[in-house]
Amino acid sequence: MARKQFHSNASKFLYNRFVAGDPKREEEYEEAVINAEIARKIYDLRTKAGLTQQQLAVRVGTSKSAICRLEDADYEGHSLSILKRVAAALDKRVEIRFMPSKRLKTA
Amino acid sequence: MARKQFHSNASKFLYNRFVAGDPKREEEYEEAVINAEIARKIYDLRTKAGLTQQQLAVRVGTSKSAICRLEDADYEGHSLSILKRVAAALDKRVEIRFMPSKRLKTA
DNA sequence: CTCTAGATTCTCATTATTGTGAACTCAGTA
DNA sequence: TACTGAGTTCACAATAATGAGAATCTAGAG
Repeated sequence: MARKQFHSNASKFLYNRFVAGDPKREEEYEEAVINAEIARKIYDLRTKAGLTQQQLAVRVGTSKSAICRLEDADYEGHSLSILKRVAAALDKRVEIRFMPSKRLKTA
Repeated sequence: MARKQFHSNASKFLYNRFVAGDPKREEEYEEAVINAEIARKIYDLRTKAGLTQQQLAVRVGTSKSAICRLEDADYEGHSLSILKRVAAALDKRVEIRFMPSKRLKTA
């Protein structure tokens, strides 16, 4: 039926793809991680709800290609508005937190 | 010096302004709460860092009016991209979580 | 009162995200 | 093989957020 695809593999290669010892790249890496995590969370929530992309699209009020875009780990354009709509469609709510940066302060 | 304004009062009146016993309004209320919380968090992080809106604007790479807009509790247009930029400017990172909805399931 | 820094509000051009349909891949199945 | 459902990718119009400057407001200092 459904394809598994790279949803769980993407994060495996992210670090190699970005950081590779360059401290300046760590910021981009963190952003990429955030994007990949959001994509994975949406995918998890949708599949655990037993919905296809098409079905979730109807609930959210958009198209399946838009849902697919949200679940793309490389997508960088996540907006809060669409995340809130997706969350509401899955009976969830979005929480935003500002956490201490994982990066070491400028030594 | 700085004005205190409604940053801490806003949330006081949000519930009265929205819900008022109407269950259908609760969704809008939750969204408004999220927006207000983001605004307050940015305000708190900025002031605790001892920065003016102008100074934060420079760090973020935008204008002071844009920062002011982010700290407006009524602003509904928060995007993830600007939140990440603000977080990075304050040596923080943004974390997104999908939480169980506070609303009671359809009884 | 005047001056100033900080903050707020407004407008609008620029930029970014969303909505959409179509074409495509893939896996399963008849 | 052909067919189907699910997912992916692309392009582009429609919509929404950002960037910026100017005007305004407020509180405190002088």
